[in-house]
Amino acid sequence: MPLKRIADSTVRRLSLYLRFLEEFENAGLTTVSSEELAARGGTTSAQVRKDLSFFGSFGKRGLGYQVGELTQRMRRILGLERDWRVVIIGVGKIGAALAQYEGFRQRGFRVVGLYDSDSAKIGREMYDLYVRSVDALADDNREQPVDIAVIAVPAPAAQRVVDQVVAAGITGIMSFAPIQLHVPSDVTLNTVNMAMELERLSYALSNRE
Amino acid sequence: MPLKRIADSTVRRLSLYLRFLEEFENAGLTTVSSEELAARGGTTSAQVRKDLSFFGSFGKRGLGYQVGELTQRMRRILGLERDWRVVIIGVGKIGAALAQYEGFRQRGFRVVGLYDSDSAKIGREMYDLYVRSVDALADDNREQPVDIAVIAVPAPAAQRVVDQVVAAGITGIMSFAPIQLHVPSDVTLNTVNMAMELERLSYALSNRE
DNA sequence: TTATGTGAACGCATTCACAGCC
DNA sequence: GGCTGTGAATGCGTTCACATAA
Repeated sequence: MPLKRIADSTVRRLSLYLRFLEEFENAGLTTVSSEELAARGGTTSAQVRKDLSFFGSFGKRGLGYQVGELTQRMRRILGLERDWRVVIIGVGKIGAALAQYEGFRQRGFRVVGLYDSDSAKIGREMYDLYVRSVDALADDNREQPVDIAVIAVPAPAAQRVVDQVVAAGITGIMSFAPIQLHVPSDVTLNTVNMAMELERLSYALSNRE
Repeated sequence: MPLKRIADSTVRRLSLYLRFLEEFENAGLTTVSSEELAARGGTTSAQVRKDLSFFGSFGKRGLGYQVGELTQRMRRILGLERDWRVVIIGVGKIGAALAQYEGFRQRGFRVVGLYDSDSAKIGREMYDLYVRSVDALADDNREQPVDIAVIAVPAPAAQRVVDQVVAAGITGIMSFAPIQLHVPSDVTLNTVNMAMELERLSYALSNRE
């Protein structure tokens, strides 16, 4: 849809704007200005307008934006008008927390499968799903294609699991393993590296005056 | 220590380099080149050298870097030579998962307190700690200062809790709440917004050809 | 000869400033 | 008059290319 490639930072902000818009909507507001959106997100009105301008002209000059309409537009842009079929691989502490995470379901990310390689966990029922062997992933995906695999296994196992996910034909991956993963270019990978985030905080705390 | 402000992206990469260096160290290697570090991290050798150059000249021309020495340097730069006293606020699913997270302890982030506002949870023992009321935070911090508060409460409660944390005098915050938080400028805040990361993935998946 | 360290060139995201429209 | 939309200017991180040192 957008003409040129959109910066990562822009997409992140769109996600913020969407949240603010939903709050405005719940508060019953019908109109919002770039200035108001900027104030909430700790950015500038010019930034907001520029971000939106990559996707079209959604506002009215002298007036602002229609909250309902802009909310809808943001949802469409971010690909949130559809449901995403998600499997979680690794049902340890983090995997289990994610499986129950309300934020998933709310945004249309439907957890449709749990996988693990620990035979003690395979077959167990968790949150209305049976934990299955990672080895079953390829067959399962053939029957009912999966959009996103969430990787929540220990670091040493992560690359191996990712290779299995890729081999199974799943092309969207969200990883919580604290390592750098490698995937083919037709697979989209997004990593949340908690260790890195902690160290970033540690750096910031160590270097302020 | 560094002369100019260091870019966020640089600090993130330093964190990656550290992990690779530790792997090289475990593998018994004594020397590493910027080229080798770059290959692992999916970046370029020039990038690696530039990143390091902000902090000093750690290598030998024609030779590369001493693994042991560079590892030590990275640790010092990232502030990982000391221990950090961490409290986790909100012992729901995510908080509980974090409390047990090995990556914390491994890097010197010692969880020294658990807090919640749910009276059903206060007083309960979890992982060798007693869950305490958030209201006790200020007193507790006076007795034994805390470096970092990890916020793992639901979004609607997050800003209120952060205000309490700030009022208690804690100046390092790591938040997992999926909202934009506001803190005074003398408080360092780092947010991991899972909802945003999911939407970023959704965007990427929706817009590939 | 090999690989670092770094000023200079480049490219891209943010900010500015104002024309355009309500 | 008020606020959007957007080229132009700016600032900043990345890449280049080479002088420098082992």
